[in-house]
Amino acid sequence: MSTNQQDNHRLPGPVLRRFPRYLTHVRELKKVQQQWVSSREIAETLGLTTSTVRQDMSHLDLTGVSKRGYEVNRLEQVLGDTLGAHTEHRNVIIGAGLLGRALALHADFGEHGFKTVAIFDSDPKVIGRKVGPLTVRPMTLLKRMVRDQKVDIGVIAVPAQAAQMVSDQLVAAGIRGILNLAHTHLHVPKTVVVVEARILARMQEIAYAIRKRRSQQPLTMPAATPAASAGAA
Amino acid sequence: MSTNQQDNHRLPGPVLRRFPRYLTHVRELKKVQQQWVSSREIAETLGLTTSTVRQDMSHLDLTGVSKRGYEVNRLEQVLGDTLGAHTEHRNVIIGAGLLGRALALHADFGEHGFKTVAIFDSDPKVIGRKVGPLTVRPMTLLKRMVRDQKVDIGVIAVPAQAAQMVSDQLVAAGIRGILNLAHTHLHVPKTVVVVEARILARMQEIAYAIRKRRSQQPLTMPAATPAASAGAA
DNA sequence: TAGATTGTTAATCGATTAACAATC
DNA sequence: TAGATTGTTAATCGATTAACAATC
Repeated sequence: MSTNQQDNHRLPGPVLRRFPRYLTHVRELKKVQQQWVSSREIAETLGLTTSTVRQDMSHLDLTGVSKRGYEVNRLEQVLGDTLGAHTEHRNVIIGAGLLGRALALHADFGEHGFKTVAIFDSDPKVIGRKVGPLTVRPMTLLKRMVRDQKVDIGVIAVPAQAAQMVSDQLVAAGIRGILNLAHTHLHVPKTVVVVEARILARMQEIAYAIRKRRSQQPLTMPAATPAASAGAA
Repeated sequence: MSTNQQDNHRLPGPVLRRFPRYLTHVRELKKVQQQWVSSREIAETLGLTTSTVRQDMSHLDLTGVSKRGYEVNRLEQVLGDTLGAHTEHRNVIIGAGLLGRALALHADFGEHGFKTVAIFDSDPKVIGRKVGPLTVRPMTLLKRMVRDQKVDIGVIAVPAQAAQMVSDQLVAAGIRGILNLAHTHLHVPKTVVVVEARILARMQEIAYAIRKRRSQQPLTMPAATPAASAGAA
């Protein structure tokens, strides 16, 4: 009996957040019919160390083979199991603006086990419109839909000032998880999982990083060799 | 002379990723005309410890006051400075689908120093259409635009299979930072900052968390008190 | 076989939390 | 004043990296 796997201990956050990246890469390898992949190859592709990759793998019900690495098919299987790609997770989207509709039609969601069963809006002008195979519903139907359709996840795609109210309605309807795309922090009971998408925060990270780099621009020429800049006066 | 601030040392990643949350909260306080905020109040709102908040503040050019906390206006100022909210960062969006258009019209961007100066698409049927004040441009104009308009950041809102090609074009055009909303890992020279939005990965985190909770559901009744469940047979 | 690669232990590194003197 | 709160140091915790025997 090995020490690893047995989805019993909760995965460390950093590990869980690397798994989707592994899964993306592994699916690409599968498409190209590659059979085996080594920790070195994964590490190089994703900018990690081989140690990190092997440590992460040790959380999965999987064993690698010396000289070959991990079997691509098996890896896709266990990562997909962990990330719910092989279980249907039913979700609703609140907000039928551009963002809400983009998510409703987002092909990647379907390929990873997420099924959008309804989309809602509070604006009477929008209610009744078609979004792919769905029809925009009024908020009054939210609670019933979540219950009858066994919805797990609510995706909030409304303006920040409406997000907390929508969140409260989702919680009241018995939702288990919320993806928040609004730019605000949500308060929910601790029985409900909330993950914030924080797209603006990602932009702010970039803004910080590029200003940092500009200000640390060495005074030597761009093409300076390490030796040259090390020896600069 | 205090040990903190002087934007010289690069901020630790976890600190930088909490700053946008602080800024959001502080702007809400400002709206409500609150003058001072304590580490305890921030910690409680955002689910952190007071130690973490004070450690984070020590990276900013700011001093708190005993018994009162931090001045809301000053805090908004220094967080905004750090996150580029008071500097104009010019960006282009590649992809005029629902997602690209949603971002182009995203009000929060403008309020945080980000200005979208152009939106591009490769589809002739879409080129020429209006997106708010912008007109969708063909990809052939990308390079010129990035140079002439001094664009810092490119936002990739195209399907996964096109993302690497778009990224290469942005890099060739001299972009400094990229926000990638496509579900794929990008390879760029290390002079360019890439941040991946990974919305699907956030859904997968939720899927993992809710399945974990379901399976760890205690056998006692939902409404069981801590004492009751601790004593359960 | 020789060499590459895994799985795992131990060492290092860094982030969070606790503690507390200083201070308003 | 007494009590609340900061800023900072030290302790703890956890994640990453290094190292290496096992193995194919």
